[in-house]
Amino acid sequence: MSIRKGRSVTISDVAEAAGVSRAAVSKVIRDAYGVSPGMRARVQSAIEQLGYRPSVAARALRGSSYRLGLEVPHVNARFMTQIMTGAKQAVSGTPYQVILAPADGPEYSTLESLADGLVDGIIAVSPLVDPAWLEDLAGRIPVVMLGRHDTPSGYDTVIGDDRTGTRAIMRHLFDLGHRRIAHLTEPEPVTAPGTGTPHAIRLQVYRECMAEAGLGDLVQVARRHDDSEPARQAAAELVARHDRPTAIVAGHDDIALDALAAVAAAGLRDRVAVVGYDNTDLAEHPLIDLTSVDQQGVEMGAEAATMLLERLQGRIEPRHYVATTHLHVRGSSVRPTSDRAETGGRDQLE
Amino acid sequence: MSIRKGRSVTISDVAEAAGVSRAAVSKVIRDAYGVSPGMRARVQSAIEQLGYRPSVAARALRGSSYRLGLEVPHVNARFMTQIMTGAKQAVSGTPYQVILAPADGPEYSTLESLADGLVDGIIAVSPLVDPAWLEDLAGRIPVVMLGRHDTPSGYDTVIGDDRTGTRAIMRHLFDLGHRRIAHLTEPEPVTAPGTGTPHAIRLQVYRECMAEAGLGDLVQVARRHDDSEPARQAAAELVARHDRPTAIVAGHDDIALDALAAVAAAGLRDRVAVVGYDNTDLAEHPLIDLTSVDQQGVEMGAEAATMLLERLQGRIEPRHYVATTHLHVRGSSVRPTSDRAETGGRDQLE
DNA sequence: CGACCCGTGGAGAACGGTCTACAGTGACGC
DNA sequence: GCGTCACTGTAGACCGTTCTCCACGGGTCG
Repeated sequence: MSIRKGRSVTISDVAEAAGVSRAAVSKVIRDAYGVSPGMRARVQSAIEQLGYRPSVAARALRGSSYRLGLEVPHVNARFMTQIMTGAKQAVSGTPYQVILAPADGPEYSTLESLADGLVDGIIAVSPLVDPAWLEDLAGRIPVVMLGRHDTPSGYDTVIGDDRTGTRAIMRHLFDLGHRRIAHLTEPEPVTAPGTGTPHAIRLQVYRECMAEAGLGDLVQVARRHDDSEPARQAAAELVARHDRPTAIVAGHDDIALDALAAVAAAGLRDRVAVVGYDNTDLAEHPLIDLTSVDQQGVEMGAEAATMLLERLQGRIEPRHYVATTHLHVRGSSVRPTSDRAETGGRDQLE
Repeated sequence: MSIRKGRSVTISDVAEAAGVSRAAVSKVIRDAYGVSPGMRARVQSAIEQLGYRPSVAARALRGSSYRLGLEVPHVNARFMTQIMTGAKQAVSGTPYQVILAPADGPEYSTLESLADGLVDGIIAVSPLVDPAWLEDLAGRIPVVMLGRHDTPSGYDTVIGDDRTGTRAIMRHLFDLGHRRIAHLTEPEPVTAPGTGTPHAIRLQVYRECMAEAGLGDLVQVARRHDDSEPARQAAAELVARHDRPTAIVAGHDDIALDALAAVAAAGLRDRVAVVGYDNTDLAEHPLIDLTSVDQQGVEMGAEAATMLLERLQGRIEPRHYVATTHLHVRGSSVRPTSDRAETGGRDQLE
């Protein structure tokens, strides 16, 4: 039923076909007040017949595009899959849709390009952008930020309980008998104290727990060298040290995968424990079998989208949601080898 | 430098501030002909000062949004990461940006909602949508399809060389001595003969190779039960059979991961070979160590985006790009166990 | 000195919707 | 018979750009 090729059918075409005004058609498609059943039927059938679809651009210009934007730092961050899944769930049944904009570089420009009228609201995972800048952005368009531990006034936040999650990991490792526990995390900027990023908190809590256990001098922090490189190299250096840790707490599952790779490559799979964060789908794979903290990524995504929808309905006062965490213990939680004299075989105690 | 909160700064604001007309400002930002250096400078400084950013919606309504849409069937398909990476590379340096729209359900509506004026062009991975419908879509907006082996006239295609890739896998397995080789793939609709999907081709070539090797009666095809469920269950059933295959050719790496999981869960890691397709980043992980066919996903994404840009420049005649394949042999390519006498009732012939 | 041209800037009509204000109509009550 | 009212439908401005003319001014040339 398509009309002249190359030109799409507009609301005027429909109006003409149905013998009514453009405004009338608009009312019908918006399901607005003041439409008689007769007109509705005629318009609907014209719409059907012409295959009319409202232009998002025109709608956006006038008011809303019915699109929500999800900005994530990297295409391949596995955690974002959970967020996206949750967000899509939350908007299903509403006229809204979620589109994804991976930054893979400068986050400011990605966020701005989203805010430039493409979407009605933004969900973003951008730990490092300036709070003041965000408040400004939030003044122009509703914003929900994921993983920011500040309590801003202009936008909403959704975070996991990083303190509790990290403490659960540390307690678990202590219980297994680990003492020499290293932390493998993101590059410096993302983990600097005071930034309030999840990774900064996890690092800080790691330090706290070590100190509380009287292990302050065993603290070892390793980082991904480069923001775009995997953490495999850093992990390899960690396990090659003479004071090799018996356990590695990774900043998140992707890093944990790299740690596992390095550990496995060194033949230390059953001598060095690895723990991740996010409980991504791969963690439960039998070959990976990674202990990890579930911070309800899907719920976080759903909650973020819901908050955004509320803001689009007119809510002004900020909300801050904290997801609960749950530690999933799996095979990567090996016990520490009790001494160094054993020959390279299977030798953890138990 | 932000102006009155809540209202964003428009081209008129800039024009007023610079003491020129809106048209003049438009010329400056589009770098169009007919601007004196003096005016350019004044306008630029006004833009700077006001923090002006052109509205995408208004631009889109008028002509182009400078956004390209990438539609993928599932959020979590690991192959799409490669595509996205390539596409982003290709548009970097141009004024275009790539946004992602995961379908996770009805592809028609996802595609249409992209076509509704949000983007200037579409790259899509939608093996099953009707060719005629696509031609129609392509009449309204430039389209590049990934993984469609048809040769349409209205849109471009980018595919991998599925025949060669699959033959390489089969030869590799035959060379290792495998005879009882099963194929684990997507649900029926995606692999039905004649659909021309990559998975249909891979299945067909699998059958051909088996037949050519005189092993037609050992053909075993297993499928994911449900479109949204992982293939783990199907894989588990496959390895539980009394005529268990010695090698599993998976439709792609995600399925191969499930196959590996089932094989590992059954304690058959070194007795059943698994081969994937796409050579996703996980394949080279030491704990996964999956033999897989690299079909240059990044190049495919880059090529698709480049084609789209060409179309936006005015190209009409269709292009069809075929990416080369390369088999990466890794540890999952175990040899078949040579006898049935081993403990635990392994009893496949030969 | 008038015709012409080129370089520069502006006026105003699109683009495709939404939304406010208002007009027409028939029913109803007094 | 007339004012009121609820209900439908329309006219037209508006959103923020782009783009096609057109006007203006000054230099060149015949």
